[in-house]
Order: sequence, then structure tokens, then C-alpha cells
Amino acid sequence: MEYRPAELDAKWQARWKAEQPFAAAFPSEKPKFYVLDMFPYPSGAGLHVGHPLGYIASDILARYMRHRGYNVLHPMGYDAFGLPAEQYAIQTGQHPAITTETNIQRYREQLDRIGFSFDWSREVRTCQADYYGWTQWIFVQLFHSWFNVSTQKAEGIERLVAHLAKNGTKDLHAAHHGEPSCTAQEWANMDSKQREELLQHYRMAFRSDSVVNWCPALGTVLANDEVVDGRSERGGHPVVQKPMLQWSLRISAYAQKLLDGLDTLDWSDSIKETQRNWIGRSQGARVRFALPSLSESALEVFTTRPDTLFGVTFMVVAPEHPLLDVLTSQAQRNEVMAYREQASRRSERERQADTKTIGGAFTGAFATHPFTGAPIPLWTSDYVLMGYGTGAIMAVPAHDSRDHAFALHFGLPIVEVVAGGDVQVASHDAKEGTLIHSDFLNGLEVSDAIEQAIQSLASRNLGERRIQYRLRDAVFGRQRYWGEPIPIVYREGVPETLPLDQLPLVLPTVDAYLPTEDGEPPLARAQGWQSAEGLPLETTTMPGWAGSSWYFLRYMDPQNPARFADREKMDYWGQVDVYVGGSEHGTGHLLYARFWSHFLHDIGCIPMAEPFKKLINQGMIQGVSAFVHRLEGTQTFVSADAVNGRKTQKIHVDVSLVLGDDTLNTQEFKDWMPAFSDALFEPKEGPILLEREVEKMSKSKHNVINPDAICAEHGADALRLYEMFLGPLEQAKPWDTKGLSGVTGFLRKVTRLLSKRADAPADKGELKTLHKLIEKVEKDMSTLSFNTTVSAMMIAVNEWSSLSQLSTQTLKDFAVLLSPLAPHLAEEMWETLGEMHGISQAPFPVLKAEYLVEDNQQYPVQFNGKTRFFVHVPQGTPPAEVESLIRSHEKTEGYVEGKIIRKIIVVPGRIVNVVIG
RNA sequence: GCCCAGGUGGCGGAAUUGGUAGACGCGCACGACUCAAACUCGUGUUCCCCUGGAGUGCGGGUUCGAUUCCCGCCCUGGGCACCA
Repeated sequence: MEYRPAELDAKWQARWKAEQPFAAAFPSEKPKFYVLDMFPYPSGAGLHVGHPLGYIASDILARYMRHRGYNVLHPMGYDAFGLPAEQYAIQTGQHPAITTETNIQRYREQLDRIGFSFDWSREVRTCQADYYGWTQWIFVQLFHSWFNVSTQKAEGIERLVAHLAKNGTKDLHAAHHGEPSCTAQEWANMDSKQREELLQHYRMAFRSDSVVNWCPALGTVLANDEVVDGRSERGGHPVVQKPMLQWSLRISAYAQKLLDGLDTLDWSDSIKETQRNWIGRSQGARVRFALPSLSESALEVFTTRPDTLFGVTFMVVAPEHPLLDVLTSQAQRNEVMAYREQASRRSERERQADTKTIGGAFTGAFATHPFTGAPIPLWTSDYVLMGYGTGAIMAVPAHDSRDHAFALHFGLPIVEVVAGGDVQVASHDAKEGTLIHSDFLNGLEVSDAIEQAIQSLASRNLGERRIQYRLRDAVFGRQRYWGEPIPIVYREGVPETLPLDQLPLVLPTVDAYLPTEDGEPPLARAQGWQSAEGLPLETTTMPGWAGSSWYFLRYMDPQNPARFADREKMDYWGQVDVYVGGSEHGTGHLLYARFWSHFLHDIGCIPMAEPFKKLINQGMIQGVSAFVHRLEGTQTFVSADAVNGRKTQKIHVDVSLVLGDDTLNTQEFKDWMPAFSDALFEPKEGPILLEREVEKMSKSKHNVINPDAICAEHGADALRLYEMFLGPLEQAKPWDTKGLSGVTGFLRKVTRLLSKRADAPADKGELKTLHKLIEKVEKDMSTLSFNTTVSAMMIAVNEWSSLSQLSTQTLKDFAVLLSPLAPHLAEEMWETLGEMHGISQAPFPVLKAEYLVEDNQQYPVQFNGKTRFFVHVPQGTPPAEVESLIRSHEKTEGYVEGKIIRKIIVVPGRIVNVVIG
């Protein structure tokens, strides 16, 4: 048999398409295994070799688990709503659905070419109404829920309403924003509009006037993670801060549960840490400082260091703080207002870029220290943020570096309260030490002092223990067309959800994909954009992450018209066992999907709170860019070794124009772009040496390698093996097409093994090789270390290649071992060896330890830790015997050289070390 | 600035409850086949001042023995960033 990958790929891909051997069964007696890839956004550029890396790994695992007897769910779909298709629609007028469909076709062709074992009968697309109707359904559930802090669960809003009717907001422990409050009497007297206004402060999906990232060029609001350096992530347009009435989801209610849930997950430490940082839990206290000038009010602050209360020498409120206006004294008014004006003009970007400049103003007001009663001067400065804590802080310059810098700048006193360090020079931020100058806290360690301070505050009603989170509620409305319509209607301006029987609320046709003249979102252009009742519909759409927050559930029951997924099916499939995707989704998608799962679990819709048990973040495959030097201001291109210090520009050259020895194909370069058609070269007759550099793989860097091209030339199995062989899955690594010859050589060798087939029983060495390999493959599959699996297979094949014959059984067993990685060749071998049915469900060969036992044991013999020679002894020789063998060994004397043997260490089965000196 | 991950030949990388550093592959060199080239096969390939010595980012330490453990630094990648 000769190795002809193109024929094998076509033959077996057609067979799989016809026979559907990868369809997941339900119901099934088998144990389940759910392997999921992060589904792609189908971009117009198609896939490059970096994209399938994770898909190949998950496919190997899926195929392996089928051999191990599992019922495997391994689906694929498309995250199909998104900005690029909409941008294209704005430019060309082509409906985004058409663009998206075209791109999906292209993706599908590319994916099919690689031979994945996806169950395509379960494909989902987030942009299809039979899918997004359920996204809308979940939104409706969010709208009708609130978060009960006492039970730590989301509950139906009617329970909250009942509480309000009975007690008002008294004794209500509910996640909320703002300062909602009413009595039962007041609630009773409210009309429906007033009630809804109050309820909005509690709903899991709610509208609030929040400051958003408004991008005028795109006519839309962007999420924080879509804004990079004050510009839109896509397109790089300027972004400004603007208050706007926005739909949001109350993810902040789940901060603690999202934090606690991490402990149950098998994710990398780095991604868990990223999520912990994002949630940003701080433990401390709320402290109220009385404001004598406003007899009823107090200034509330949050601090993680209530132990340092006696070191407070001033306080700072954010320039946007609501009390700033009333607090400021007449004498200071001009200065404070000038500072506030100046601070408001600084954009978020400037404030971030410049954290060194210290600015602020004294308000002329004083607060009263809760313990000493001393007057504390009140300042304002933009280093205090309105969006975190209470927007006000107690400043302890001795033990906080920012407060310290502020105190130095404005000449404010610095009082040391935790011993150690010279606090006049630099703040002493350490969280351990002994309290001094602190009245009843003197002599206590920091941690004890924190406890004492909190208890004392609480007993005098001056404050209480408090946990603060950085995590903000997620803005959910987008001023865009190509997204899920939000199923809300307005009755006299009061939002209510569309009746469930009117879902899906289908995206309407519009005459243009732009905002209206008066700045309304594109949906406002739709004719008759109103409910059956004639009520106006919401015009914003959901963000990109809505559809991706629950798609893993729909795969379990993709066509169900009655519910998003059948409960029995969800009970069977349960958590995603292994989820593979890029770490760039660490704080976005992975946090939102966890939030939705926790919520759906709380309201009894799904069996598990955490959706993804084990997470693997595949690393990037980088491109190796090529650059040619061009003499500045000329069209002369110089070989990299002939620049000689002259001024040149480095220009990206498409990697297809690079010849084997890193020189430029000058003729094709001239044809590549019109601008280079009259290029001159130095030296004239070449070669023109290029510079190479590892960068991110992208079209603009002209270093993209297309998987189709690799498959066409070397076959899908070679691509699959090589991507895995490149290195550990999680690690970033550069692509080097030259290395492919290693794995194609391996596949050819495998094919040649078939000619050694003999019907004689397997020989001992042959079996030892086989079982060593089984052991290694099993071990690697549990850690997804497929790079070493490929090496191990190469070693086994090299060993077998030196034998004169191989048993049919060994060849069959090897075909199954190979099948997850190189399924096309494995199927062909399987068939050649006489099997009638496909290999995909063939049982995995059973490891037999007896074949691994060695007769002899080799000991490396070290002298003072340096290996000098080896001795061979029968397996299980007692250490004492090994030692005496070494003592009398002919080579020993030469290394001892007149010194004394102090000790001989024999590690059984491992090593011998002779200590001399 | 803080947090996380990592640093091993010319290159991708292998080996960590401490036990032969450099598996496997690329590249390179030489040889066989060939009129020749490609393919294929075989041999060699960490470095050096080569009977020996050095060596896993750098400097220390623990140990009979350290890529692996400890302390201090440097560098690269990623995340967060006036978060009280």
C-alpha cells in the first residue's frame, strides 16, 4: 500500500458524511462524555492554521473517548451575530444574514477538510430565530427574577413583590443598585409605573442610567472589553463617556458565587486568577464619618484597613460625589468647582495614562472622626473613583502609598499607626505589624486590630463589616442591528416583557443598518416595530455574548421547539467535561456563561451551576513574518546582509514569496503588488536575503498559513499530527511548514508497516513496543499532552520498522491507537486489515502490564554525581549485590584514583552513585 | 506597580513525589540509491581549549545527586491597574 493522503481524505470524509458515525445517541446506556470547542465567529477571512489547533485537540479526545466506550457529545456551531457582518452591511447594504451564511459555508468547507468528528446534526447558529428565541426567553426569566441575598439565589419577582406589599423595603435582603426604599403603605399607594421604577432596582435584567462607552463613529455602545486605549477594539474609533438609559444584567449579585465556584473547577490557575481579579473581592468595613455642617448626614467610606482608623488625617471624595456641592464652603467654592471642572474634562484615557499627576482641592469642610471626635479635613481628588465603594475614602497617608503621595503634595500630616518603616519618607503598606498611637488598638497585630475596630464600630453604630466587589453589572443593550432583539414592550413608557408565546421576536427588515437621524438604533427604522397589541418594542439589541452564554445547553437538544433543552437530556449530558478555547475569553465569555448557568440553575432550569468542568486554553500558533529591506525613499530592495548601516524600511512580504533559504522570490514579488512592479534589487542578481520575525498570525502581516493548502499538499492527518507535535497545547509556538516533513515521513512509515503483516503470533518485542505505547497514549490523553503522544508513536513505528514481520493483531491495535490523531489513515488500515465496520467505535486495546516487564536492569554508575559507565544486572538484584558488583568492577578503580570510597548509594531500579573523596 | 505563566542545542520541544539532560522531529553534515536531482534509506549532530572540562536565564543555598526544592535577581509573554 502506498500512502496517498488526498485519496484517503476524500474517501473517508465522504464515508463519514454518509454514515454519520459521530452522532451522539440519546438515550444511551453508555456513560457520557461532553467535549466542547468554543464556537467561532465566522469571519470573512476564513481559518488559518492557528484556529483549528484547539479543534484538533478536542477531536482527538472525542475520538479517543469513543474508543473507550463513551457516548460522546462533540458538537460545533457558530457565534453568528457580530459587528463585522454589520459593518459590511453598512458599507454595501448586503443583509448581514447573507454575509454570515457565506462565511459559514466557507468555515464548514475548511473544517470538513480536516476530518473532524463533529456531530453536525446538532449545529447551532446564534443568529437563527429558533435559537435566539430561547436567548430571549432567558432574558425574560432574568427580567422576572431578583437575587435574594439571604438565600443566595435568584428567585421569582413575585416573592419580592409580596415582601414589598407586606413590609416595604424593610428587612429586604436583595441585590440592588441605587438607594431604593419604600414602606408597605407607600407601595400600596404606588401606581404601576412607580412600582416598576422601584422594581427596576432589583430585577436581574433592568434599565439604569449608566455611564457607557459611546462610540459616535459606530453609533453604538461598547463593553469595557471592547474598548482598548479609549478606542473601539474593532476599527479603532474614538470612544467617549456618556450617561444613557441602558439595559443591564445584575451579574454583581453573583460575585461571591462566581468566586466560590472557581474552587470546584479544573481550570488553569492563571485563568482562575484572572477571574478572581476581575471579580475583585475586598474585605473590610463601611465607616460613617459624621458631617457637622450637615447635621443629618454622614460621609460613608469603605476601607479594607479599619485598623488604621487612628492614622486618618484627611478624607477624599470623588469629584463626582453627590455631597461635594453641599459640603464645599463658600471660601473654597471657586477652587473646588475649578478642580471639578478640570477633572471632568480629563477623559478616562488621560486619567489612566497619567496616574502620576497629583491634583485636588480642599473643600473647606470637616468630618468628625468616629473614635476621637477630631475634625478631619475633607478634600476632593480624582484618584478616588465614584464607581467603586462609596466614592469617598478615609486617607491614611502613613500606610497607603496614594494617600501618602497626596499628603506630601499638599503638606498634610502623616501619623504612623502600624510600627515599622519611616512613614515620613514612604508609606508602610504592609498588612502585618503592631498597632501604635491607636488608643484601644495599641499593641494588637493588624489582623486582630481589624477585628477589634470593626466590632467597636458596629457596637457604636458607626459602621459595619463589609465585603466589596469590583465586578460591575453588565451593560446589555447595543445600538446595533445584527443582534438578538430584546423582547420588551413599553406600555406608557413602562417596560414589560413580551408574552412568551410571541417569542421569538424576529429581527425585522430595515432600509439601512445605521442609526436613525435622531440617533435611535437601527431597529427604530423598521416598519411597525411594535407588539401584537400595538405597543412599541425595545429598539436596542443584545450584545455578542448573549447567544454564547448558553449555547452549550442547546447542543443537548438543538431542535426542541418547546423548551431550550429537555430536562432529561440535560440531566444526562450535564456539565461540559472538557472545554477547549482561547484564554482571551477568560473574563468575557467564560464569566458571562458561568453567570447565566448559575442563574438558570437557581431558577431550576438546569441541573448544574457550573457549566465547564475542565477548561483547556490552547496557545496561539504564531506566524513567522518575512521582511525585505527597502532603501529609504527608493524602490531598491536590499538583501538583509547588504544593508551596511544604510537607512531602510522593513516591509512585510507575503510568506508564500519566501524561498527555502530565507531569500526572496524576486519575480513573484514584482507581480505580488502593483506598487512593487518596478522594484530594483541589490545585489542585482540576488539573492535577496529576508529578515524573519515571529509575530501573531494575521492577514495584515502577510504571514498566514491556510489549513486547506496544507491538507491539499500533505493531507489532513499530517496537519492534525503536526499541529499537535509542535508543542504543548497551551503554549504559544511559531508555525514552520518545513517541519511537516517529519510527520509525513511518519505516516509513510506507518503505511509501510502493513507490508510486514504476517499471520504468525506476535513476537515479544513487538508486543512490548505496543504495550509501552498503549501506556503512554492513555497517560497523555488524560493530560492532553498530544505532542508526546506523537513522539511515542514515532518511536514505536521506528522500532517496528526494524522487525521483519508484524502480526495482524498488533497492526489492528496500532490502527486504533492512531485513529484519534490520524483518523483517515487509521480507517484505511482498519479496512485493509479486514474489518468491515468503521474504526470509530472499535474498542481501545487493553494494556497488559506483563509485556512491559524487563528481564535486565541497567544501572547508570555515577561518581560524585557524574555518570561514567553502565552495569547490567538481572531484574530485582538486591542493592547489596549491585554495590559489591560496582566495588569489584574493573572500571571503578580508574575513577577512584587513590581516593577513598566514602559511600555507595544504590537507588533500586534507578541509579548508583559512588561518593569518593 | 500588582497578579499569573514561562526561560533547556542552530530551531520546535522531551525529561520534574530530586536519580543517565537534550527523547521525538526539523535543520545541517557525510554516505548509499540515481547519469543527475528529488524522494527514500543509513550514520553523525549541546558546546569547548576534547585522555578532559563546562552546561537547562543569572547569583547563592539544601543534597551523595538539582532542569526539578529553597532564597535573591534578570528577561519574555499574558492579565489587572489610582479598587480604598
